[in-house]
Amino acid sequence: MQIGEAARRAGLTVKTVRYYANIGMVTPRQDPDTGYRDYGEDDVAKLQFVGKARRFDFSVEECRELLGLYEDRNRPSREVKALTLKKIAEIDTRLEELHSLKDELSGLASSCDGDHRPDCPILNALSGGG
Amino acid sequence: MQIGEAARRAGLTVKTVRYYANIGMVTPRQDPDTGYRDYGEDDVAKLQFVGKARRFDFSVEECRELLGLYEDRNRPSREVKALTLKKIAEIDTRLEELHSLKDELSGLASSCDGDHRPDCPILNALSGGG
DNA sequence: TGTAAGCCTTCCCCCAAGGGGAAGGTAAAG
DNA sequence: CTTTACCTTCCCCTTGGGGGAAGGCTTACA
Repeated sequence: MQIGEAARRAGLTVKTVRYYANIGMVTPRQDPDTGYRDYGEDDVAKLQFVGKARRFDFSVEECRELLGLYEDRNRPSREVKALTLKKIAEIDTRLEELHSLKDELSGLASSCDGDHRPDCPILNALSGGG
Repeated sequence: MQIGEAARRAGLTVKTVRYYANIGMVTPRQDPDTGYRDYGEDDVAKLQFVGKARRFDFSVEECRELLGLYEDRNRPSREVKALTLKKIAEIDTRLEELHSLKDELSGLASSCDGDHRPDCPILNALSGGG
């Protein structure tokens, strides 16, 4: 099938699918006459796989790795689990950072009257040393 | 003072400070002889302000906005508070996304044995339709 | 027959927020 | 006189594509 239908079926944009072809992640056959990319069912499955992994916040490089494991019928599940745990740890780190940021900003916001007057504890905090 | 010292005192890299000058956010005087940027105390204060706002996850454009308010001695604190509340809302959204991602990934990871065998529920989930 | 629509291709620039490094000017110290 | 440590501009690199131009194709319609 052509790239448009493959993209629709994978829930991706044509640009994205073409990008994945360019970086060698999902490489369809090429029609020698028209030069059009020619996607098979297996390609669509890979695109769906990558799309879902991206939604799970795996980077494109991590998707490439997962895809390699996905295609290797003999891979140990250990490797996949390790990647997943690493991703969970990254998410945890980011969660902590964001929680702490939110706490600080919330503290500042609640200390600011937010009216027409110029006095603003938020700006004071941002400009103060520390 | 020269850019190196200004950067040190603001806790930023020289690259970053030069970048802020290029985009017109903190624009020091220029020594006509050497062409070197010449930072004053007020510039350093602005750099510190921006650096701190960046650490609070404000984008460069938002920093520019905050800096404008910071320099306007008559601005209503309402505007600063609004920006801060918007940023808090963004952080909340991202927190929810990450929480949900983590839950899903944790569920997958706990269902995977992670041993030498090829059977892997994580890959099955990524490849399944949905 | 023309032409318009709807596909597809490659190519290039754009985003955030700088990092890395080259090539070259300048100033102070040994 | 040379080394060292500054500084300058300039250009390419990152992530993950988006936007759009220029051009080629087949099909549908007047």
